[in-house]
Amino acid sequence: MRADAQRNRERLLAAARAAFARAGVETSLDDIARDANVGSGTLYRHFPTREALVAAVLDDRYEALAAEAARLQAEHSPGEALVAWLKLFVNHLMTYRGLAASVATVLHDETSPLYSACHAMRAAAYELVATAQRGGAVRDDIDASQVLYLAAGVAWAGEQSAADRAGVEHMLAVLVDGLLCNGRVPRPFG
Amino acid sequence: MRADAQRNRERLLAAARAAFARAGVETSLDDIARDANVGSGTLYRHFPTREALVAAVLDDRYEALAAEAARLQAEHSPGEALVAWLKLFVNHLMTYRGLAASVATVLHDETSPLYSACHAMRAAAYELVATAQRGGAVRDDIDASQVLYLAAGVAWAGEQSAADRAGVEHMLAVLVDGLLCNGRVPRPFG
DNA sequence: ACCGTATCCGGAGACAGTCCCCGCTACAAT
DNA sequence: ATTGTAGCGGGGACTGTCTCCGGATACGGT
Repeated sequence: MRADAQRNRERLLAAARAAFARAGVETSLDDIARDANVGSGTLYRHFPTREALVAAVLDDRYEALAAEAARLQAEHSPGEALVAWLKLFVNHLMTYRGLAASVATVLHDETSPLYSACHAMRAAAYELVATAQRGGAVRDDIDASQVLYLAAGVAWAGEQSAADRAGVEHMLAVLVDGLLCNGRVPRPFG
Repeated sequence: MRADAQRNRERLLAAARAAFARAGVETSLDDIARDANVGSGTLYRHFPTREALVAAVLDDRYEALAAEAARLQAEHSPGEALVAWLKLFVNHLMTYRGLAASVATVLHDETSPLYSACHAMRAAAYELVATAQRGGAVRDDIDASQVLYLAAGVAWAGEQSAADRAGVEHMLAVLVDGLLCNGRVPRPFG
């Protein structure tokens, strides 16, 4: 990669990081290009879609989440591991405003280039859920992907209600309480 | 109101209903105006914002939800009433794609003209939650407004994952399980 | 040090959406 | 029929996305 291309890429990432932190992931991309002192064409060449830029900014977070899943699974009981990981996941979704929606889209859109980028994380999460279900810690009448969507929904709800980190974790606690069996049989719903 | 104004208003509502059902509440407003054989200026005069149009289309649903809350409260136990109402609420949010986000915004934006439109519903829902909490059916470490946001989050998650009605109700069942005490003390979260 | 070329840059502009503005139309009251 | 005016409509300003291509530039070979 040519040196100027590398430099531009980094300036774009820095500008994007600042803009996302200030105004969420829906900020104007042209603004980001301007902030980076770069033409908008350059931005779109490096990052063809907004999703691609978001992914590049978050970069290693997805593998980190996958790694954390493995670590938690090794060091804790199935239930505790899942709960701890969901907390990490939801906190990640709170990094920037609008990120929950962004991630939720990517989770199922197989045509998205990010679909594979977060594949490892998704697989790790499914494994966490499956293990917890086999161990009887988590109700088994729910799909692993639904658990991820529900967690994203909690992050989204926190965003909408302008809740802080503690508020969102508290909402997550409610969801988690619905997921865990805790020695009771999940309440049927009619 | 002049006869042509009334006619235009109804044509706009019909076009909006069709467009929302087809493509969600984020459809182009100019398209709706075109479908109604009306200038876009006319649309914006009748409905200054997209939210206003959405509200007009949904019209009586909010009072209906408030009324249902009262009826359920009178005829069922506090816990059952809340659960049944949440199901109605979430189903309402599934009427059109994007509606959950729209409603979540209005729930807290006091400057929105719809804030008061759904005030009765909000008040009824809060009452439902408060009663269930006083009766010990629902954990009391959570705010009534958070319950609404969480329910909206479930509807949103269903939308994102392209779940059908049954799938969303199932997700709601998990949340409800976390909300209800069912003779156990809610699990602390650390 | 120089040069040729593959690579990359930048911004103009097409396109889509929102929303305002203002001259004109047609309704309804007399 | 006339007239005052509520209401219409669509042109256009503005914002944002994304593409295209002429021109600039850095790199590798000499």
